[in-house]
Amino acid sequence: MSQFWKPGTEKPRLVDDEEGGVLFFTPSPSFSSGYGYASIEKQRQRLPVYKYRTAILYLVDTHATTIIVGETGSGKTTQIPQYLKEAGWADGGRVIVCTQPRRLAVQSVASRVAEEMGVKLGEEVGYTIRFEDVSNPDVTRVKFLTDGVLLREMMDDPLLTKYSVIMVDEAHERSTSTDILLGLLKKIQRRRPELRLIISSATIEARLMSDFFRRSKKRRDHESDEPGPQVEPAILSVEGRGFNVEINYAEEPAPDYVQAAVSTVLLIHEREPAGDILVFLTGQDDIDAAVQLLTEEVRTNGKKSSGFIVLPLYSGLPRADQELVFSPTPRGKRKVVISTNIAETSLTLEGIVYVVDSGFSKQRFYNPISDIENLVMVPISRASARQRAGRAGRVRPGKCYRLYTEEYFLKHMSDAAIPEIQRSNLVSCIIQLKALGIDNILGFDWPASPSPEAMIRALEVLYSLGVLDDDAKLISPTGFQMAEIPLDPMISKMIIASNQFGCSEEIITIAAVLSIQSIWVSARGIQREMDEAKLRFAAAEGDHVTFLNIYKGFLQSGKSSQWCHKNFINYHSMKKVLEIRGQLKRIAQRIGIALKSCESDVQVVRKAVTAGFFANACRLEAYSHNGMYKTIRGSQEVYIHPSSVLFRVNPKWVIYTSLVSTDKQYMRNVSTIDPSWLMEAAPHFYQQQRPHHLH
DNA sequence: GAGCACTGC
Repeated sequence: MSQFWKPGTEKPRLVDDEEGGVLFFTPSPSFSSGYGYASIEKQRQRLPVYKYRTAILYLVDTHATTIIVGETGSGKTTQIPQYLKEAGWADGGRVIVCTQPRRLAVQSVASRVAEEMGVKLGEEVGYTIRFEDVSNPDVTRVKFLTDGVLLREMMDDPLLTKYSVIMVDEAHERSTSTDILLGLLKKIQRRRPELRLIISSATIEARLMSDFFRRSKKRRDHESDEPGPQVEPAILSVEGRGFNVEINYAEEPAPDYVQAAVSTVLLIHEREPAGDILVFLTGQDDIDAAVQLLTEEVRTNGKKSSGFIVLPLYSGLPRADQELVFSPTPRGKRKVVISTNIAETSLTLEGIVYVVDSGFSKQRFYNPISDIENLVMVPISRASARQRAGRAGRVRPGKCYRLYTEEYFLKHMSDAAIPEIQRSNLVSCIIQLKALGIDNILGFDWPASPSPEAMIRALEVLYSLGVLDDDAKLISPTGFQMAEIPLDPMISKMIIASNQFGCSEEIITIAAVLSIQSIWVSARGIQREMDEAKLRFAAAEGDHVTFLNIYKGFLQSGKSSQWCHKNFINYHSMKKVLEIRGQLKRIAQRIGIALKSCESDVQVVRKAVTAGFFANACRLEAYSHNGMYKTIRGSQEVYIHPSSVLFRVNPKWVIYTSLVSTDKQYMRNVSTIDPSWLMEAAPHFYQQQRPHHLH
């Protein structure tokens, strides 16, 4: 069991043995009880960032861009916007804005700042996330947003003129919207010398950020005569408030990391003092397997391992099950949380003292040549490994057990993960840039440039959707309408087309359902019951019309959660469908789409779906006995997914709206079509085809 | 008869 390492026999190593490690500051005891009894002002002064207050204000005043390297618990996110406010950056009706990658962070940071400033949330301090605007343009002076919302705001105000200082927090996470935002902010900066940027990043990305904002396409001496702040970015490091984390490496690579993780948990439980354990694995399968192994251990090994509670954690888990991990650990027990990457950044668990790191995670990769997205298990980066280890040092000194060797960590892991934008389909991102007037996509100054293949593929798709002209310029008004809709352009095209077909009400419902994960409850082992439930709504025309039946049933039940439960439908998903549908309805009206229902004429619904997804039309192979289809344009081999209502029905002509790529390419969400609709919907796309292919 | 890392507008 202990063949991988021997905790206690190895000399402890601290996280800071590596260049740019995460956690190496021990706070004085008075810090650790959170906000305690001290006055708010005293608490603010105790935060590590406080002693840099003057330095930060000076740098922001004199530099166009300031990069803040702030470790966990430095207080940068809540304090810097307040310092800026106190220094007068919000005077004269100007606004200080701070972006976050996640909605929950926006809400919690905004409410903390409002509390510290002693104001009502939504007045002087406010926030905006999708579906929720808690701000007042007349009085809000400090505002928190998701970076996606700020990008959307640029469609109305391309230079973001309201804002005096823009702080981009957690920039090192390199989400697609953060990267696009950084590229655009750099452009805005040239037009607005009075604007100040603060980029908050972990150590690993600070140099990259600085280089990005330094390098200029214009000649530097041209700018040096101009008055204003220094163009050269400033970098300031602020220490955090984590505790020491001792790192233990495996002595040799583990052949089976699930088994190794389980053994390690048992070893910690046996030898180490109280404290909860967090295990990082890759996905639901791994996690369920580990939970089962540990549960069996408790059953067979009785007393020795009885003192722990094993809990899985991943985003697909029902909400109530997820919340179990936040319940306090009973006295004398040890909580073992087996998690995906969700616990790396999105959720913070208190009370974790031991971390077990498998060294792997799942990442999505997009192949622009085949136009297929794949979920792949890959080794994590060193930055990620440090972040995971840091989760053990939040309440007191902790330990991290890495299920890989130190040599592997040092020599084979990359510094940082590949930015999302280099692993993604770019169609949505490029139409957004085009709408903002960025026409030279290949020449856009990205923090990390996507591959030319991916950019060209995205341009081809937009061209085929009829929104780009021969000069690759956005066609007005369709292109701009499409960019207004916050969905994949193929779905947006379907919505715009529904206007002519008189079925916008139905299509907007379908669009809302397609943009959530799944409307069915996620559970294994109840497949039969679920299939039966599905049959109650199944339409011969396919999954899209089935969605309409479900939505109708949900409305007729009075939006009842019991009705959902009875029919194996996820109530939270349906509520989300209602929210998205509401937003899409407002946007549709704004861009001139009449809300109209086709009542029971479902043929026009499928025609509208075809108008957006014509590229995904497939025909059943004539001599296929296993349900093999081929896409008409690319002759790619695809199959109907077993969860589709058309599974085993195998109609001759179908169209799909999403593809999952596992051992085969499975079409998910499939409708039957008449091939003549394809020529109607996209003559330019199918005119090269020989006519007999469409019979 | 199969399978879903994680965000976000």
